[in-house]
Amino acid sequence: MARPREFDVDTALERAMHAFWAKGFKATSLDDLCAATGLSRSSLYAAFGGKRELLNQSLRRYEEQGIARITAALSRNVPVREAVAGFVDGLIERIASGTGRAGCFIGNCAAELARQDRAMAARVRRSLERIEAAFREALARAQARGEIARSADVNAIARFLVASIQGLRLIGKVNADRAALEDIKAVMLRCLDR
Amino acid sequence: MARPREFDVDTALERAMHAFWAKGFKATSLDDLCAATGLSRSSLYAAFGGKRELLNQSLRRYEEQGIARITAALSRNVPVREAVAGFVDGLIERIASGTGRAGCFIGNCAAELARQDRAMAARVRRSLERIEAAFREALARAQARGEIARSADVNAIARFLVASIQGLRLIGKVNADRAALEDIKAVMLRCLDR
DNA sequence: GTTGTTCTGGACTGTATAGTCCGTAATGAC
DNA sequence: GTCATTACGGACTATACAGTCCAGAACAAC
Repeated sequence: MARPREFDVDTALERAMHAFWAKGFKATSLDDLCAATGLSRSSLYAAFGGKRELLNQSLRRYEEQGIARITAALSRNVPVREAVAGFVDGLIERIASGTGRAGCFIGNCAAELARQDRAMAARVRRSLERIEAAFREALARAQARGEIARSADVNAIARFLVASIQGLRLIGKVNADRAALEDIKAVMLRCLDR
Repeated sequence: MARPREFDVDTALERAMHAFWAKGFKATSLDDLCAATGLSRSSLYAAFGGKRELLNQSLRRYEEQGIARITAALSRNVPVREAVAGFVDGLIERIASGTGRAGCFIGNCAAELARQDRAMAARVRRSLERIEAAFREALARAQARGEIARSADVNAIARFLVASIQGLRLIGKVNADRAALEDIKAVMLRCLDR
């Protein structure tokens, strides 16, 4: 063929994702993206198409990583309550240490873009539904194991967990106080008590 | 004196607030603000100072209205659980009917600006703390009345409620399905069960 | 009515930004 | 080595935007 790419598309996307995640879509300029990825505009456009497409691909990447992380946390061979607690602990840890201060990329996109952009709203909705499904399945397994009352509505609990985790991460953007976040977690997890 | 203002500063601010609330800070241009308020740039700048100052004043206005609304909902002469349920019902109602689809203005500012702007982060934090305090006080009164176990941590519950309401409203931006929101509410309110 | 003062509309300015384009560089195929 | 092809850097374009400014309008005081 011809001259090969000098950069790795995957690592460039990872870096672009972090830029969007940290600053939001509008606030991240193409110069920011060039700086973050180390690429020139031409390379960026050739590889990804444009700012919006780059956001979409970043979001997809984040979504896959997030689902994987959640699924892993919920697949541990421990009671669900403990598994969910472990996942939330991880979030709190990252908020307190600073790396989680950017919130949830999906939630950020929802807040910034969903109202003006139906496609983005639908995308975020589907994304959250996938997360919800991961929780629902873990809860259903736990219910089958007898960890959760047969009468409990695992669907509702899954929805609740998704919403309150979004809430927790939003709070984490303005308040990294671990005690406050632990308070939220403690009350939140009571939905898993028998 | 001299020529009087042709517009009412208060209604102009109310309209500007709704513009920011619906579209976000960056996405709301000065032309949008002029259109929303019916004012020219000169009048806008003379009355409010600039885009950022206008956002701050809009946020203050929203904050006062929000606190008043929450305080009113929690001051009803009914059990706290019912009072909180009524408040959340109102949120869901507005989301389902469309008027609540813009989410919480405070939460929107947190998501869009807090990360890049320490002053905004502090402002949002204080704002959420005021809401938290309103819940805490209502919960403490209820606890004194014996509606809530003496052992319950009303501070933690208040924090939890603020976080999960933010989560609910964020979800409401992308999913106005009443059943889903009611699910979240139902699990959320269990923290008030005895 | 005259005068001094404040208000208002809209033109204007400077800057930031997304996206385009082209000359040059690097590579593989033969 | 030559050629065709793709990648890269950076200049360039067009536009959108926040904020400024001024000329004229509207009013109060006298």
